Amino acid sequence: MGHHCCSKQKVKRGLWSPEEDEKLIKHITTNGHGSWSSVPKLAGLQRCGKSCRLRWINYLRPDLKRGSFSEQEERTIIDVHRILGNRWAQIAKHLPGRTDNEVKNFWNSFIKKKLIAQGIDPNTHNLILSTTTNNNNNFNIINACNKLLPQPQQQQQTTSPLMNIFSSSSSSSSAFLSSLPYNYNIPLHEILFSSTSDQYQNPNVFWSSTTNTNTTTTTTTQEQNNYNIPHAPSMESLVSQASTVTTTNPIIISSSSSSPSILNSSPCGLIDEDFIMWNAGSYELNIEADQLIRKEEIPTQVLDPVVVVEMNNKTNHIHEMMNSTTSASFERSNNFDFDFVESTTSTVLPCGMYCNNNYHSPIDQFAWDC
DNA sequence: AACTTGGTCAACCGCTGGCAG
DNA sequence: TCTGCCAGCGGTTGACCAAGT
Repeated sequence: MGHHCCSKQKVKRGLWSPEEDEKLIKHITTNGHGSWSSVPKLAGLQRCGKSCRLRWINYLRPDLKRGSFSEQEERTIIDVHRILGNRWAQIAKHLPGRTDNEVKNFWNSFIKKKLIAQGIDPNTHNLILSTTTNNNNNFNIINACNKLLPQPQQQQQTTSPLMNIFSSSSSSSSAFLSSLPYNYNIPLHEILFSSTSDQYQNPNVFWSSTTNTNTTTTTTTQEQNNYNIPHAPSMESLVSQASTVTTTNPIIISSSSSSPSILNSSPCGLIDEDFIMWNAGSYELNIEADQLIRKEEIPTQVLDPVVVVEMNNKTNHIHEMMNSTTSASFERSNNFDFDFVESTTSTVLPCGMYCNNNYHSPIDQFAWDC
């Protein structure tokens, strides 16, 4: 059965012979392809136009880069896939000389398995957690905090990258952080906190020192990016340090007594003994950017929403949500074990760039523009 | 040596959207 | 508005090959 475009023709299928390749190359280089449906006849091939097009685009095109993917290309694929999902053609546009088919095959045969082996869900880029852990509170809290977060649009949800943040007060977190399965490789050059000690603000997120115990539940309203906290830690000095950090890992900042070295080796987020801030701050995406997008389209800042959970004063509220989360299920790729420390004021939360209906960061815009 | 299994990747299939008539 | 053609896309298939038994 041939394609509808050539069902009346006697077409050959299967692998192309060198002679067929030669005919196609000769025809296209001298005449261009014009209408693909007319190519087989003009080139003297017993193929359908669609097959000719595919052969040219995926194999014969002179600007194709052959050979295995470099680490740089691999990172680019992961980064762009995190944003765009399985839009192979769009991903391939960021890899000169690579085709969508090639990228897709590489993803399915290599990257996908690699991510799974590292405990990362290749579809969501989330870390995969286990039901076998003995710390069910973490899962409940994750679920509880997921409920706090603005829910993304369905289409965006599959591509929203999630990272985890961990308690900086956990003695195991440094070890964990240094064993993060792969570099996110979106260096966070700048964390912008134009703030006073009790008020932090960026264009997308505003939170003040006004106490409002209900704010963690306002995620479905237009004001879902506004989160109030009862007090703010003094973090200016740490933020100042962070602004000078260049790392291939996302950045964690703690106002607690954690070693400054954690700044260089941790996932994104801002954590305090009393606060867990979800992907707090904003940062500039300017490394690898020419791999991701055209330079003139590089957003000057990539801003993310913030979720703040004050664990002391809102413990009851969190616990309510935890208790209401009864049907959580987690899948597990189990060669990446987590060792979290129980604490009443520090815990594990999902974290990451996140899209929602009312919030559009530059990188979201980039994703949609692609 | 023969067979099985699993991975890779070129090619195919079916669908969608744009466009012209 | 409808229809048909076409390019392009993502998912899937199957040929081929290498490693294992």
